[in-house]
Amino acid sequence: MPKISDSTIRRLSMYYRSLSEFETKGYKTISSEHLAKTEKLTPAQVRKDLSFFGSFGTRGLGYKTRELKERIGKILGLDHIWNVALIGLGNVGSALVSYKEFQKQGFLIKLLFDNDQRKINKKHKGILVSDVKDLVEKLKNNKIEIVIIAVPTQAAQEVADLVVSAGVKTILNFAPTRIKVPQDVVVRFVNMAMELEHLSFCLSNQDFSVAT
Amino acid sequence: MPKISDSTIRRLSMYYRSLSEFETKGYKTISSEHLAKTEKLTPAQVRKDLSFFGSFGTRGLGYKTRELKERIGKILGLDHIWNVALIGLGNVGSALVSYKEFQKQGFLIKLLFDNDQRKINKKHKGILVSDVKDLVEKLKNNKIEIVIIAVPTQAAQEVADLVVSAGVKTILNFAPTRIKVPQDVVVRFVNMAMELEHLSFCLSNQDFSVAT
DNA sequence: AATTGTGAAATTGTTCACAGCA
DNA sequence: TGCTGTGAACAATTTCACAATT
Repeated sequence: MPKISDSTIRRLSMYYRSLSEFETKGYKTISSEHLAKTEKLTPAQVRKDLSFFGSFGTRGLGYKTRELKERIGKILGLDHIWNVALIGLGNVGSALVSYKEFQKQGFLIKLLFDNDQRKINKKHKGILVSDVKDLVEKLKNNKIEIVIIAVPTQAAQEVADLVVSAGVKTILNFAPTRIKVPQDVVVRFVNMAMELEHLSFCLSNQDFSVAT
Repeated sequence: MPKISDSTIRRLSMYYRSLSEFETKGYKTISSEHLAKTEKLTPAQVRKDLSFFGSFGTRGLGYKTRELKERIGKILGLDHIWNVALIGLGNVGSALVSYKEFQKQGFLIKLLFDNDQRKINKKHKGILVSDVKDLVEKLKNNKIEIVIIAVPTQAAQEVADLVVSAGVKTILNFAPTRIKVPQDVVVRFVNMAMELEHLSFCLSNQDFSVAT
């Protein structure tokens, strides 16, 4: 039972995307070298990442594109539908509801929540918006497995506490603040400003060489 | 001239945000231990990160909150305004235009581009939308330093090539595909689906312990 | 002949532990 | 005394290099 690093998981996502593209382009097989080149990695890195989960290729021949894609898909849990709820229908939240990639990968946004009476009980992109008051109950009843938090900073911790109390173990947090959760809950944090800051760092410190 | 790692830059952003909060809360000074605790890091990590750029604290006392915030802000290039252009006014693009954190940190979205005639020459959140046809010319004329690409996958590379040809050196890419650019151009890649995949990995592989 | 899978080596990143200073 | 700054120790990650396999 090895410990899988964040970076390996991230790269698996990248491989999955590349392999999907190669599949549509009609490539039947693919080598670690080819896969590595498209993602700017080394072939050894690709093989090492895969080796944590088994051996999926054939020596001398490479990997079957379709098979490897499916194996990685299974590792990433993309072989079935996940029930997702999204909290907060501001700018970011609204954009996420229509974000095509989510549906494509099997992330089904089943519930929407907001605390604005003007939005509650109306449909948003075909999904009824519920009151945050009913959050815990509805998360439980609908067997929600992943929650996306897209509320303002000040509300983030409060909402997170409710989500945790509903038994949800995985949270994607778009609020630009760290939220505190118990050990067994996984939070991924997306902060767009942080990425811009990275770029402005690069512009401001061209004397430092920066890893890419 | 040390080589600064991605993770150090990322943490500097986190310190900056924490320090801003501590400043508003009225903390005059702060120790590496306190700062570390709020970000779930070790005090040594905080001090090491800072040590790459100089020595900002006082032995026995800690750091002056305001001063450290400003020093880190300067390192991250947040001490002045950056001219930003955003290409693609779909769901993600529109959300980003209204994203408050950007303005707050000095990222000024000066230009918007789209290729949809219904959007061109109209105002979007107070900013006139230009035709992508005029991209190169306008990027140059307006001294744009950072470009945010929020166009569909198929258009991403084409747009990126134009951006590069206009001399822009830093790109934030929201299109769910890797774009190829010359060595001297820095691209940061934000893929929301990837973060959800990380969560679904965690749900699917609870036997693997995952780093947080 | 080509390419995987994988221990071992090299590199990078993190933490320790303590000297140095207010 | 308390806390920073940092070289040395340690841990994690990546790359190398080669045996194994088709």
